[in-house]
Amino acid sequence: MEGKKSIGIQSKKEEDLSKWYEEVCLKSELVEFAKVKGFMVIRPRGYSIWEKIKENFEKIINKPLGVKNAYFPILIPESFFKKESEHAEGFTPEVAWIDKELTKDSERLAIRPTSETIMYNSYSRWIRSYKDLPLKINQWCNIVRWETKATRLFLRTREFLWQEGHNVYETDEECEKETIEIIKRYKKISEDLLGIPVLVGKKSEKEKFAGAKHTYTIEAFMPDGKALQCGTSHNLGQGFAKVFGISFLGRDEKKHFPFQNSWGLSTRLIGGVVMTHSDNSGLVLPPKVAENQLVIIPLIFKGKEKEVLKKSEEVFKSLKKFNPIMDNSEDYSPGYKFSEYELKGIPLRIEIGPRDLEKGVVTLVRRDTKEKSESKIKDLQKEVPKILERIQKDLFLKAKKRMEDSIIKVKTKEEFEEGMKNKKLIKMDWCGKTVCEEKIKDETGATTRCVTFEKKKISGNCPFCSEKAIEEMYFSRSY
RNA sequence: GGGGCUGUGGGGUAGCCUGGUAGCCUUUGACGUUUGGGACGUCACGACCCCGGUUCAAAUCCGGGCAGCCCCA
Repeated sequence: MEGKKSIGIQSKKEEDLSKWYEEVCLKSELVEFAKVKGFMVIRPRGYSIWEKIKENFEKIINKPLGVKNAYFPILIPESFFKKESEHAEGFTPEVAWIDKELTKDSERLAIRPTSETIMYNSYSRWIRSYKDLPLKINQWCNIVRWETKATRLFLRTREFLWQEGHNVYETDEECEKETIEIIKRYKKISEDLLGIPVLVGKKSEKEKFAGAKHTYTIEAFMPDGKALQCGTSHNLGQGFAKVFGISFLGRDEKKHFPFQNSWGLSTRLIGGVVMTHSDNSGLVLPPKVAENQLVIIPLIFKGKEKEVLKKSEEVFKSLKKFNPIMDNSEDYSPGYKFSEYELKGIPLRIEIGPRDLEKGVVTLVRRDTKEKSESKIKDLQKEVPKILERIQKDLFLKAKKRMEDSIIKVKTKEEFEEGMKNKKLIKMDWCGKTVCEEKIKDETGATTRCVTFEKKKISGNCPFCSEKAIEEMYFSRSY
């Protein structure tokens, strides 16, 4: 029943999440460790998830908001990088520099930890008048941040893939409105495509992007009680425009500095999907991000194989749009194949054997619940999409319930500490002060996640510093 | 940043203390018998993380590096 140990997942999600997570990532062939610490090889099965995210992103964000894709260089001259002082200070500890002879005749070059500076240098030439605005540009690229903390597949690697959007607007209102619009669309991608429920809200002063006025975030909550920041949208105000000399002639024929935002989400989301949905049999993927939505396994018996194979072929052809895998190889027993495709996270399995054919049906097995059902062959066109939709929905609802059940509101330090011990996602009315935030981190290990957009009545004083509470903040440990 | 643990074919491991033929399970390839939850047989391929030291001899002992994991800050 347990299967062959060395092939399947050996750790248990509920016992050792971290080991289990690594095993799922590696054994489902999404990814492998690269030679250099903190780097990873994203294999085709993993990259296909990223491609689904990209497709969805283009549809949900770029097309409707009129954002164009472009590409800027990976190397940033030190002088660009240092122009905005808060930005430079924030990123300096994790910038990798090209420090070789290559650059001996010129200035040092940074490998991009984010591309504001190099993009805005171009923007300063591209933007002349209000007629050039809004300017909306996105790039898909890799980023290097030299992490000193422990690295983790997808969740924290020194190199990762992301998109970074950089928009420029005439007015503050326009800029702020779209900064929020984008974080809401990130939520949509996370929840509707990936089935990862998130909180949406505003980051604290301390946690905001270096150089931004303020930052909006989507925050997911992992089974071990740690939050995962899944995407951010920063209102940059006019700070970068001023130092990069981005200005435009306004409708009033006067010179103005425009308002900017930048926003990104990364391959970290893949880690979020794996951790959120997968189980002790391996990867579980929401159907919308699965490259192959189903696998057909004919159950081949001596003497009856012709009919089974013929029907399977028919079913295979009729379900082409789900990009099915057909495994009619005779090298493995059905049980082996079942485990194999469970490990790899194929959302739906169709078994076709002599017993089914006698009844004119096939057997359908959901990857997420392993629940079996039968469907008449002629009903498959209707039945398959219905089950896939149900899987998609159930995965999200299950994750959502888990997150909601983890949230507790606390009013005292003791309750806060108790909540941390129980791996809860804590919300608390607090003072909003950075010094207090640092103290809370020191004492409890928790960092601020965000203040959501919902209007809340705030009462009392901050349990940690006794000053007047001004907002309801979420706290937890984080990745 | 501090501390600890680990590294043997693709995966899981034995051997290391006490130096001397690298053993087992699994995977992979071929053939045959099988096939409703990781089938069986036969044959074959495949490994001591790297660099240095000690030694007649190093997977094993010593030093350094690299990589992964865990705990604490």
